[in-house]
Amino acid sequence: MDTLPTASPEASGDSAYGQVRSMIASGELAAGSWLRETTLADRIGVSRTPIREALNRLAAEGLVELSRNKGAQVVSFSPDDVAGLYDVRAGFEPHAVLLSVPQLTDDDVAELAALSERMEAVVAEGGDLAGLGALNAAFHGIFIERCGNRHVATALQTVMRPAVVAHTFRRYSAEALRRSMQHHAELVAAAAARDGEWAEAVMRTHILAARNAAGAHPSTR
Amino acid sequence: MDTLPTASPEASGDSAYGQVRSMIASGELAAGSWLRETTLADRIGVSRTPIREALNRLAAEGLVELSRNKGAQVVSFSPDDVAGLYDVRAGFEPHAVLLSVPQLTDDDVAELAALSERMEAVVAEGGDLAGLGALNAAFHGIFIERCGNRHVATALQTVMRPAVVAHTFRRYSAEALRRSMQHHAELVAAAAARDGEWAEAVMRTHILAARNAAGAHPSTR
DNA sequence: GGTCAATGGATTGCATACAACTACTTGGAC
DNA sequence: GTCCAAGTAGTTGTATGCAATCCATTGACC
Repeated sequence: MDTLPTASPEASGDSAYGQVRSMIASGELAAGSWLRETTLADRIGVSRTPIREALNRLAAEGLVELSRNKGAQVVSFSPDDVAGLYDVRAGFEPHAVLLSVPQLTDDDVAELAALSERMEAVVAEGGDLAGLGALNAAFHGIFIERCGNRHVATALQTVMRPAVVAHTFRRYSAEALRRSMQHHAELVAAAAARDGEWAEAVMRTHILAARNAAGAHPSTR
Repeated sequence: MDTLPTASPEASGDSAYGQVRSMIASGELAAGSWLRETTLADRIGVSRTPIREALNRLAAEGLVELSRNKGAQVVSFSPDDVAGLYDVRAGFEPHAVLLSVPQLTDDDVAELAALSERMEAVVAEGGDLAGLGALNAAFHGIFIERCGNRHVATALQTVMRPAVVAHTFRRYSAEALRRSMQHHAELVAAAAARDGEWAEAVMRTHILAARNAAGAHPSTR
């Protein structure tokens, strides 16, 4: 897993796009820093053309900002930005879960369980927040991808992506982390039972707890 | 206003992107049809490079679908797709309105009023659904742009765009059209009064009525 | 000393050429 | 007549070269 997983198979096909995105997600490219096309091209080992395409995609996804004739820079998120993104997620993602859970296959549930266990293992070993973020994105991505509507899925992915990047490096307390892992386990249980409403409620809880853990209280907005 | 308005100033800067998108929005490029890069390049009068960038952006926005080494085709929307998009809009757009209305300037309100009147004029003259769709997109776009959070705005715009395209060519009954215009007028009134909750309720009504008018009943899903 | 204009460097935007891949057609064998 | 395979046309993916634009530095003028 060299790139941030999205469960969309062609995403990692364009390696330039995937590599630039993983550099952003991992923090290797700091928020606000300028992305020089030639620099990225040299670092990745391709010409400027695929780099430019990657930057365009990332701009459309809200992960970089383009200034005409000036270049691209990694987006930065103010606390208010993060709070707003959590609000949007709190509105959308439970709904997506309600739609997707009844349609999940046994394989999907098994994948969710595996991802949940891997995240717990990472937490138990006590580290690698970047890897945790990637696993978490994959976990949440499954629900969105399976919501039964292709266009809704792509739209929600677009909402999710900046949220995932913004949240990747926030520090959670040990308690908040443990609680988050419990939510994942309960989501797996609800998914296994194909109980959409249960899963919806858990997901809403999960996101609101995360918003709080990220220090983005609703009253601050 | 030669392109579909988005209130994002740089959008119409890249003319190739704007032109391809307006071709899609106007139906000049039919849903499901293949977009050949050389064909588009010749028609617009540029080389393949800006066309490719436009197609990448449009793909990220969910307006075209890319198949590796095979090209791009305009997305098509099944009735279920449309229903899902309306559901998503019903979920988020009222919330965006609630956030944005208290922050609107007098100029914003005046622009909303002007757009509402222009739409009524178009309906009174009895035609040009494509132009109506563009005006409608601009009207709704104002609320989203002013929601107070840049990233939320871009994410929600991405959710909106396919919905707008999918909805542009649906035929509404005269009664549904009239009702929709009344909703717009009431939204302007609520915005002028800076009453976010009122506007939120009107917007929810507006979208659910549109969903019904589009023949996308929630029970069909 | 401060401000404005010109110039140089650097970077992006676009066009073109070539390579890689896909899909179709055509020919032959069974 | 059907199926398979090879060739070929057409399309996309990538690399490179050049023009246009922007930013910073430098110099002159007030």
